[in-house]
Amino acid sequence: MRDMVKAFKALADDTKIRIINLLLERECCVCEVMQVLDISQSKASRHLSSLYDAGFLRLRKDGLWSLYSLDKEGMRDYMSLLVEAVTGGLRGNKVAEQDRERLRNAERLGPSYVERMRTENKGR
Amino acid sequence: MRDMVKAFKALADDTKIRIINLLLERECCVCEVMQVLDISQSKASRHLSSLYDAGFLRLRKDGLWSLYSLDKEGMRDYMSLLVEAVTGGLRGNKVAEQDRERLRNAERLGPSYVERMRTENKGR
DNA sequence: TCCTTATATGCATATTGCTGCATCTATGCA
DNA sequence: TGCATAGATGCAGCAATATGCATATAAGGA
Repeated sequence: MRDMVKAFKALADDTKIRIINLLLERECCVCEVMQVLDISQSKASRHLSSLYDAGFLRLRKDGLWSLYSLDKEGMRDYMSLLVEAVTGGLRGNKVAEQDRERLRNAERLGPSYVERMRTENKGR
Repeated sequence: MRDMVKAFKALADDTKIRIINLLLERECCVCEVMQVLDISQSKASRHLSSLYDAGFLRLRKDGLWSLYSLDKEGMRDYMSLLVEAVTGGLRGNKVAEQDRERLRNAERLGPSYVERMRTENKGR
């Protein structure tokens, strides 16, 4: 029961849903998630690791990158249903489609986005 | 998206999961839920109405009773998947099975349980 | 009309979660 | 060995949630 509640909690958030949406498309590194969703690095990292803790994601390290993907084989059956629910519930959703589109156009190695974020984020 | 997050939030709690489990069995009034789960009246009432707000439940009034049931027809498709996930995730769960068993043996009209709760709850 | 019962809700408090900021760690490269 | 970059994390503030207690509301019956 605890685990199930944990799974629901893991998805009970706007940003986390958007992240699942991206990972439905393909494996992503933290920096892609932060760029595509236009969120801070710590936010992206934390949400990803919380989804990982709940058992939804698989983590693969490659050099500097942490590559997260949906752990479709590893996750419990009821969790797959939750992911399906997200898929279905997001069908036709503008934000979700836009995010996926931006992901397709994203490059993993961009210009120094850390600095970019630092300046762009002034005053939010 | 907001609604979906709301749905996940609604189930991201131990007690609410247990309530869904009861309602999978049959329609329940508030007092049955509080008795079977051994929780306070306000807790039962609030959780039920939050599940109702999220769109999972149907409400029928009968005299003094508020009768809540799963709104299987009315709820969105992705919400049905969430309920299925709960069903599956609870399979074999001891607490869940015990709750259902207690529900089968419960009477809607018990002795004055309000007073009973008041005394039994002293010091929790 | 008053009393009892079933439910809902206002208020206060405790807990939990989200987020930004700064910093730390780890890896790759010159 | 030193620097830059990707990611993780401690800390603090803020918001949302859970919950108990007391009380309000509403229906039924005497």
